[in-house]
Amino acid sequence: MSERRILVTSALPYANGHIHLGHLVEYLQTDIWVRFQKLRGRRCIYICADDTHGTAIMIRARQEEIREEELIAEMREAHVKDFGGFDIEFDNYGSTHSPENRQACHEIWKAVREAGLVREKKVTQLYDLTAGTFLADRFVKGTCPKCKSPDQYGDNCEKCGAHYDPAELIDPVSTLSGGTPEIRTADHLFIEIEKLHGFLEEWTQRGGALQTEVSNYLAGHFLQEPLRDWDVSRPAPYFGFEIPDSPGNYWYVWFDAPIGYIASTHEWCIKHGEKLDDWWKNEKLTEVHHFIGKDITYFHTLFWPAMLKTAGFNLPEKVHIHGFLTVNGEKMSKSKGTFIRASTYLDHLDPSYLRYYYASKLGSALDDIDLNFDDFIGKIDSDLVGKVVNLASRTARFLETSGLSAAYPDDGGLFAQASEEGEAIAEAYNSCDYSKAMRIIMAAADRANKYVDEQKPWAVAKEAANSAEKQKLLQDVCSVCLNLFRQLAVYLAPVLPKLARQTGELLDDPIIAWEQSQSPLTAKPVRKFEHLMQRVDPKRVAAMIAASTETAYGEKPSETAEDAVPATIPFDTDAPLLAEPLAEQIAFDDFAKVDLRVARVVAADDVEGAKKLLKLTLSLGGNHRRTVFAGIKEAYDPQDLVGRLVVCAANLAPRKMKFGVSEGMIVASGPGGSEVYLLAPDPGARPGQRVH
RNA sequence: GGGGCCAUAGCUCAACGGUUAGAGCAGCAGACUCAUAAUCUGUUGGUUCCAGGUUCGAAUCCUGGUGGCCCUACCA
Repeated sequence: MSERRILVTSALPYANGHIHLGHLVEYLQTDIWVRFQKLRGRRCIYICADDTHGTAIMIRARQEEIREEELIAEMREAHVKDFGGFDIEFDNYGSTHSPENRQACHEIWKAVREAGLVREKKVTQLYDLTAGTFLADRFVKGTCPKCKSPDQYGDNCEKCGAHYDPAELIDPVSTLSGGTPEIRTADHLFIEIEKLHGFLEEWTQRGGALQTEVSNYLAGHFLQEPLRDWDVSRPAPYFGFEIPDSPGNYWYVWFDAPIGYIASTHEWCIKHGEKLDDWWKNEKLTEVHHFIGKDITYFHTLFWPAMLKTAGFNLPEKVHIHGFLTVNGEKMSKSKGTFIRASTYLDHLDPSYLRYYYASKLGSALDDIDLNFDDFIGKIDSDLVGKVVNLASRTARFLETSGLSAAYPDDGGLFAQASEEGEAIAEAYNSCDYSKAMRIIMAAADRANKYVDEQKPWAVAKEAANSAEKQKLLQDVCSVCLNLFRQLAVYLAPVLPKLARQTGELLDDPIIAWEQSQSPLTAKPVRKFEHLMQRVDPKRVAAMIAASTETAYGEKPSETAEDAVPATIPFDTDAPLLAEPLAEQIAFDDFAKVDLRVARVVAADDVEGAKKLLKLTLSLGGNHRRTVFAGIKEAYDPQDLVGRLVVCAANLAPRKMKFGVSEGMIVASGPGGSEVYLLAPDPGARPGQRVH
C-alpha cells in the first residue's frame, strides 16, 4: 500500500488585521513541516485562506466607508505578500468569502440538520438602532449595576468583578454609535453538540490525534459535563453567508471559518484537476493535519470534529497545537515596539533569521516561545554564519578551479556519522521537535569545523603550488568540507529554503530530496563563492523596533529624517471618537482654568503593590519638583521615561492616594492598560512653559 | 472566582524515575589566521523556584506554596 497523502492547514488569519511576528510562529512551523514532508517525498499540500466574516469586519468596513468585499480583498493581498516575504509557500491561499466555501457550508449545514442536531432558541441582546445591529458584549459600555462604576463593558465590571447581562447595565451606551441601545430578542440556531459527546470522548482520548496535555485538558473539563449548545447563527445585518433555511440569519464566523479549509482545498482541486473527495472524504487516501494556536483549541478539537463527523468528512489525523509568542519575555507591546508586523520585519531583516530562530526554539509541546533579540542575534551569528555558512566560506574558494574530487575521500567517518543521524533529525522534524533537529545539526557543524582546523587547508594550499600531491590533498580536504556543508544544507532545507537553493547553485546540483544528505557529491564544478548570509546588524534590529513603536494612536515615528514626510496622509478611523464621544461645550474661561505645563521627568519609579501606577518626579525647571502618580505602568518602562518631556496639569489640587500624594497629572491618550500614549512636546519646548 | 501551562548555569534550552544534571552562547586562559572580528583547545559557572511527601533512588511522581504567562467568567 502506498503512503497516504497529507493535507496540511494553518489557522486562517482574520482579515481585520495585519500579520505580525506572533502569527508567524504558526505559519513558519507549518511551512517547515510541509517542506520537510515534501523533501522526504511525501505527497503533501499546504492549504490556508483568509477568515473574512463577522461583526468586526462589518463595523470596520463601515468606518472606512468601503464595502466589506473591498476591505477583505485589500487585507488578503497584504497577507499574501507578507507570507511570500517569509518564504511561506501555500499550495492554495483562499478566502472564506468564496463560492466554494458557501457551497461547503451548505453541505455541512444540511448534514447537521438531517442529523437532527439543530434547535432554535431565543436570545436577548442589546440592539443599536443607529448602527442597525445587535451588539456583542464588548460593544456596550455603561455603569455597573452593582458598584456603580462608570464605563464598564457589557458582561462584567473590572472594578468590582460583578457579572451581569448587558441589559442590566445602567445607562448603556453603544460604542459603535454612542447611542442608547434597546433590548431585543432574536431567534438563534444552536447545534446540540452534546449528542456527539460519546464520539468526541472517544476521538479526543484515543491518542495520536492530540497532544496528551490537550487530551487531558478536554477530558478534565468540557467532556466531564454535558456540552453546551453552540450558537451558530447571527441575525442580520451580519457580514457572512445567509443560512438557506433560516432567512435573515447568518452563520456565525466560527461556523464557516474552519470550513474554509475544505473550500480552499476545493479551489486547489479545481486548478489542478483533482477530486475534492479524494482529499476530504477518504481517510485511507489522505491524512489531514491542522496546525493551530492554543487559544482556539476547542473550536478545533470539539466543534470541528463534530461537524466533520456528522457530514462524513475526514477527521484530522492530528491537531498540532503551539503556544504563544512573547518578545523579550513579555507580551508583545505596541508602546515598547515589540508588536512587530511581518512587513516591518521584512523592511529590516532577512526572513531566514526568523525561520531559523523559531525552528531553534520550537518543540512539540504547547509551551510559549520567547523571541529575545540578544539571543536572536547571537544564535544567528554563531550558528548560521559562524558554524554552517562558514564551512563553505572557508573552503569553497580553494575549489573554484579544480571542482569537487572525483571520488569522495576518507573523512574519518564524518559524513557517514551525519548520514546516520539523518533519521533522528527526520524523526524530530516529523514530530515537530524542531529545536531537537537544530541541536543535532549544529553538533554536526561543530565536528565539521573541527575537521577544517585539523586539516589546515590554508597550510596545504601554500605547498600546493609546486606539488601535485598537495594539490590533490587540498582538493580532497575541501571536497570533504563542502560535502559536509551541503549535507547540513539538505537537513536545513525545510527551515532555510533560500540557503538550500544557494547551495544547489554553488555546487551545480539543486537540493530537492532528503536522500541527497545520504551520499556525497563528487566531480562537480564549484562556482565562485559569494556570501550566503550576513551577520545580524544590531542597528537594523533597533531600527525595526523603533519603526514598530507607536507613540500616538495608530501612528509610528519615522525611522530617519528622509522618511519624515509621509507619502500619503494615513486614513484614521473614528472608532476612538465613537468610543468616547465629545464632552459638552465649555467657555474659554473654563479652559484657561487648567494650567498645563511642560515638565521633564527626572525620576520614574515602580510603585510596589500597584498594578497600574508609576511614581514620577517632574521638574518644572529650577528646583520646582512635583511628584505625580500616573497610571501608565503597563505601557511604559520607568527607565525609558527619565529625561523626556511631558505635559502636566500643574494646578490640579493634590490628591491623596494609597501610595502617596499626587501633585498633578500627566497628559496622555488611549483606552488604558498597555494602550496609553503620552503626549510629548516637540523639541525646543522647555520645562515650566505653559501650554496655551 | 475557576482552570491550564511554565520555572534547570549570566542568557537560550536539553536530560524513558537510574552513574558525578548536560549543550550552545556569553565569561576567562591559550592556539590559529583559510573564513563574514569567523574557527579550534582548555576552563569557570547549578541549593534543578521554595517546603514537605512517595521511592533503594526524584530536575522528573504527589501535596502545598511563590512567581511568570495565558484562558475563562454564576460554566469547562
